[in-house]
Amino acid sequence: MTIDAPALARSKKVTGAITMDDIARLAGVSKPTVSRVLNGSTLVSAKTRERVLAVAGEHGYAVNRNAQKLRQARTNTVAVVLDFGSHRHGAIGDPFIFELLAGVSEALSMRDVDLLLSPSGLDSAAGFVELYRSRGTDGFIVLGQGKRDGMLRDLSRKDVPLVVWGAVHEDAGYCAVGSDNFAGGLLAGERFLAQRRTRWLFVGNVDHDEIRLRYDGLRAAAATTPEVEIVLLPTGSMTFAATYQCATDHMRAGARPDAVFTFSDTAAMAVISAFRKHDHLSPRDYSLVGYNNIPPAAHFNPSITTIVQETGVAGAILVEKLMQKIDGGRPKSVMLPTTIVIRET
Amino acid sequence: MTIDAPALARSKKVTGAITMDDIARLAGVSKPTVSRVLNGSTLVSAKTRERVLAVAGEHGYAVNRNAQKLRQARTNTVAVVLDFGSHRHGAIGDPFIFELLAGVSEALSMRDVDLLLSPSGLDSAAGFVELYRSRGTDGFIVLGQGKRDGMLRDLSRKDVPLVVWGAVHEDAGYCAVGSDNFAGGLLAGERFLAQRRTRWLFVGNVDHDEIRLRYDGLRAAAATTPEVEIVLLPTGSMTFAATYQCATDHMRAGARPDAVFTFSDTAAMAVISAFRKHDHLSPRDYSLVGYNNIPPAAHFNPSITTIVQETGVAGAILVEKLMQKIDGGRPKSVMLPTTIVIRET
DNA sequence: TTGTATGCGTTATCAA
DNA sequence: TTGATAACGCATACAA
Repeated sequence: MTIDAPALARSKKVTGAITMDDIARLAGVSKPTVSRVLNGSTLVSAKTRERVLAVAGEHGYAVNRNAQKLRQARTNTVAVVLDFGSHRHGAIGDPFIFELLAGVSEALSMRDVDLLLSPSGLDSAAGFVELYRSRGTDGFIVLGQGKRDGMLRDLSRKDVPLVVWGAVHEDAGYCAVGSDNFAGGLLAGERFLAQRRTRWLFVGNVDHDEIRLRYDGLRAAAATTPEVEIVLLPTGSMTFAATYQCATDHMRAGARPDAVFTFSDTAAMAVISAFRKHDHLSPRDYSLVGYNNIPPAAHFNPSITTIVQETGVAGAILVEKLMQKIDGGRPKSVMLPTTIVIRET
Repeated sequence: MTIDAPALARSKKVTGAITMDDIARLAGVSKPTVSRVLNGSTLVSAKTRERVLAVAGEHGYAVNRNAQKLRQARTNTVAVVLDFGSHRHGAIGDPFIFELLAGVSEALSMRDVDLLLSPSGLDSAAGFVELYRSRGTDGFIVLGQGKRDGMLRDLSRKDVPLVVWGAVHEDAGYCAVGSDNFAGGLLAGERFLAQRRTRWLFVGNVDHDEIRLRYDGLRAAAATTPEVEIVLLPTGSMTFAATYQCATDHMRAGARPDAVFTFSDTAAMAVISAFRKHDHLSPRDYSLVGYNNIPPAAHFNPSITTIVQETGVAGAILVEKLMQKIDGGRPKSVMLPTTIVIRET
């Protein structure tokens, strides 16, 4: 069979895009055969495959992914939800969440799944459902539940595949992957106890579940020793500036804690700087424990004692769990270990 | 016309998903009418609209985006390419690039355009072309050209809508948005000159176009004064650890620069820490200028003099330019101003 | 091993 | 203002 070039010219197509039909015609085979070749089916002869691939390559043909997604059950797309709002304009506290994102991105890439980043309209459960029903995504990875626990619980009841990085609750209904935040708080508390500190300060917004758990851990440690008292200092936002302001106000109010536990290393830096202005120095006057162990923490002056989360594998685990969920499984939540790195503070 | 419930039951559909057909039947109108209502067409009566919306809402109907994309010219999706590789495992130097990403995400959200993050297969120009031809995206935003200038030039010749954050070359062929890196280098150099420093050190990998321009700017400033000499210290990677190691090695080799310009604030922190171990202190023994003005830079000890890039609007501009490109325009490259913030170092 | 026929869920065109 | 009909580009069931 010869190549029927005129037929190609006669095509009624409006858009100039090359389709599978064109390739089929040019290679002298049928459309399904081209499809088979491109999908690596074994039910095709070597020479046919070669010819098709040659023609496709020559013409720079690329399968239309939208037609594919329309036809198939899976979209091979996962939506990753990030609270960008709290990360704009110098608001990026720690690069921590982005390490997580990088891990997720890499894990999805390996499976050739597309990553839809923070699509619009996801402020309510309805938005999630709509995106899912419209077949824009096979499921969701939410990075940091923050204050969204209620909404996420709603969502999990609606059969929307969902995995969350954050606090792990037994009864949440959705699969969560996260550090053992409670243990992290406990570790900080134990450090303070070992140093015989009694006037503890917790810096962080306990509306966020993960942070509340750290606070709970800290209190659990405090509970073992009667003379310890804990003051809670919530920061309006998680920005460096807001934390610095809060810490400054706290100093001005006359507070002089001898132990401080902050929700992040960046927050720790803010506190150290603010306190220094009031000649309240670490480690001389107070112990301090941060969170996340970001690289500069080790080299800040003073170097910062901090809690380490296992983020290296987190992305891969999140993706793995979501895929299980999408495949109809019921993946269990996972709690990753936390450790403490003792430094000058 | 009454609602024909049995007809719905008789439907041959395989997937349980509700389609526009179903809504049309249930609302007693035709499919195109439903489409019109959902797309806000004015060619539909108020009561019809209401009825359709009621039925659609009641059944939680969501338009299939893949069918939509298949039918329409635009996919309303933009791929954002990030060099995640250099941002894994504590490798995230500055959160800088993520501020950019946040800005882009926000700008795309406002236009209801989806953000496809770092899809796989984009290591070569062919990968970009393939994703574009397969109608997976309407265009690309590349965040940081790094060493990819050549590939990007290739790409721009193939009619792939593309906008890049990075160095702005007059002859690049692609639209670039970026800070005036040369001016940034110049500012650092002027600072050193004002302080009468003569043994300058540039820390950074000049294989990256943006960083090379800063180096060029620094050299331009140096050229005005004969006694100034510049040493180039390339860091293997952009991680904190790699920079720290390089700086340490440099000290061990006996170097004692009296002015240092680093490619990022995080790198500045690494250098300060490494130099301190050798009792080489800033500002006592050397001036230092960083880059990006990340929040902790102001509170590091010593506080870091740094170059500020205008990232606030960058995301919006990148998106705006890409949209112009997609619409067939020829957007011009933009160079954003850089300024210097003088602090202790 | 290959081809024919059909359907996936929309939107666009045209006619009514 | 609405409806019938035809694409959009692909993958699958089934037949050959």
